[in-house]
Amino acid sequence: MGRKRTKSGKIRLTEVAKLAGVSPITASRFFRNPSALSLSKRERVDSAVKELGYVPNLAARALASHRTEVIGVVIPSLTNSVFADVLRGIYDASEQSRYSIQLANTRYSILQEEKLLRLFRAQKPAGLIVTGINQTPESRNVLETMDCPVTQIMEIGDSPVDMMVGFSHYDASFAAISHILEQGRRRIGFLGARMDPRVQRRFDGYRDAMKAVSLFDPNLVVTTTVPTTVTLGGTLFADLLAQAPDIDAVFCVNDDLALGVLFECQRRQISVPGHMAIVGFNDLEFMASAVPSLSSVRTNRYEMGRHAITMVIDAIEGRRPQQPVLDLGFQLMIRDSSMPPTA
Amino acid sequence: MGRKRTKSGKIRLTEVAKLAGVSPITASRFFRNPSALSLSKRERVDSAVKELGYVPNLAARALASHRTEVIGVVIPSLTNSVFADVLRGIYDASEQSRYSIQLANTRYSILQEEKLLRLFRAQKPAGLIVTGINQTPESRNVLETMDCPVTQIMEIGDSPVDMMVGFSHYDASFAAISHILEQGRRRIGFLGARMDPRVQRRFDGYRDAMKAVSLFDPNLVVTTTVPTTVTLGGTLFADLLAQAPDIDAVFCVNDDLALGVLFECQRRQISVPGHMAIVGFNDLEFMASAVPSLSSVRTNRYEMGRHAITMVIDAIEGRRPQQPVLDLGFQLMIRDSSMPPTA
DNA sequence: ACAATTATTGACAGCGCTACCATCGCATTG
DNA sequence: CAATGCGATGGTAGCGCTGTCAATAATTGT
Repeated sequence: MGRKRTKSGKIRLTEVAKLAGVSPITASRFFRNPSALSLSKRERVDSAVKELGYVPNLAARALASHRTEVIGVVIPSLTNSVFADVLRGIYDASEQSRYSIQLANTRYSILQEEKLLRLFRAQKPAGLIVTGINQTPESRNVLETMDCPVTQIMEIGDSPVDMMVGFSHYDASFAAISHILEQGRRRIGFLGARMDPRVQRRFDGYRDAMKAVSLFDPNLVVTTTVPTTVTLGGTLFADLLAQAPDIDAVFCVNDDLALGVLFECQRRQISVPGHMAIVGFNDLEFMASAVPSLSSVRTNRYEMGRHAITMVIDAIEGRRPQQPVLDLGFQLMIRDSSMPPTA
Repeated sequence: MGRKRTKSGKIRLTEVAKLAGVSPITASRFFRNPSALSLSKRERVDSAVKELGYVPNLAARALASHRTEVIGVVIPSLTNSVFADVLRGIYDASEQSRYSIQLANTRYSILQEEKLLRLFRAQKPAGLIVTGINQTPESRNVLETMDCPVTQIMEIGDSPVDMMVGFSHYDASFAAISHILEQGRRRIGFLGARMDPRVQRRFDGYRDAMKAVSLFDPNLVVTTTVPTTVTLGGTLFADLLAQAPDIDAVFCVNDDLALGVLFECQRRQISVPGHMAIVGFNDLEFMASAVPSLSSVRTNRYEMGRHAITMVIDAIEGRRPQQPVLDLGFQLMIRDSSMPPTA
């Protein structure tokens, strides 16, 4: 054929342009802003691209344009299925776009987060999604000098770095406790693990809801910084029973703990909800299926991911949202485990 | 000061070299192969880098070197906690290295997988990890022309594209059924969802184990291509009971189904293990905690991730493993749910 | 002591693409 | 009809780094 190629056999934009009978820059525009080309050239370039099987060199593009098409996502855990759902939303919505996702995992370490944010800044991402609103001053500073749209997810607060999508953990927790109180329970225990900032706010909601009716008692609270497991739910519940044997309900900061509590109740033959109400948080799929079905606070994680990535992409492309903070709310899923006690 | 900078204020390697009093190429080597520098130059460059806060431009490096330091990871699901564990192993082991991870999610679609693999090939990753051994011929071809180390994970088979780390789903399943048979059960049901290739092999193990003792009966099998949930476990179990009311055990292709079966037994007041044995697969954390505790097949997911990424990185850096296929095996976790039946 | 070998270092020439600005043609306007 | 504006296109000049290979310095063996 005699078609020009580099030694490696790779086809460059120049070859495409030559075949299409246009200048390289026009071929380049074909990819970045096709509407700027006349219809005839667009078609010519298109068929040349297809004929040669041309694939753009992303590194060259990034070097020349000082931009990338990578959106960074910083989350604290890969194992926590809460983030799996958020990620699913992010990946689903990003697939139709030209952007690719670069995941980074802080493992709940704020130092690790600082390090990863600095790394991202060096890579000049097109956008960034970070978890939570409790960055260190240093991390906050990196985010503010990031020179790209940033969305904080999982919760909402007053001073967004840029954009935010989440819900109020405090309100959700407060609402859950109010519901339990309405069922006539008085001694509502609190079980917390990991105790990251969002879990802390769930505790605050619990505490204030209890204080509002003068029922708060430190003996009702058992927390640990250890990561959550179902087994841990049982252990913490046993601790709680030991320090407050008269409890008639337990609010767990997540559903794994709640399931662990249910199993421990079964083991001890404590009737649920007859003698003990259980309410979890997140509304994982199994909650509805348990016997008895377990009440929980549904959080819109998939939607959170979708909205976050959509907001970032829109902002990258100049379509800034009219309001930077999006509250996705929550729903109380009231099931058998929080029905009123039997006399 | 008069120190040279580009318009954007960014510091380039040239500036570092100038400050250190060496040539740019020497400064470049400082990052890629520090041991090639004399101690004095190494120290001079090091302090220059620190003083200027230099950050390498990865795009320029990729363009000039025709390589990247990205390792692609292709998995079929983000929600499935099995992959969350594998990913945790991958991320943990990659953090000490210079390589970063690029995740891609096929959602169990082989077409999506083809597309993603082609995309990866265009990006010239340093290495690749893909799930399973059932690629389409087209995908297989892309993998073979990938020009970088490739590790297939989750299962093992005869013809690796390059390297493999996993275990035999067939053997694991066969062993689980043998165990149930040893407890004196005869009518062992099979519950399967999603039915991806690995689940299919678990079925094969079940079928052959049952056939080996002439107990196979198609009525004992209920499967669906729907994705797994706990709730689905209950539903499938109900179907199974309807078509084979005399079953005395259920083998579930994963733990979520097994939990759903347990809940359904509780709902129907079928005693476990008195009248029904339950065995799951994967040994998720909650299995040990359930009441009764649920037997399962432990798979070494975290280790699989660690080994896979380590093998890839080693291969990138020229340290090829002596044997390309690594079998991580499995462990039968025998718990209360598969104790012998009560008379 | 001198050639041979090895460890260090540097000069040069791009990698493949896009930013910037200039140009050209054509339609619109006074 | 010239002046003006605008959409479409192209030329030039790098982006910041590293591969290649040559040059120099240090070390060794005989």
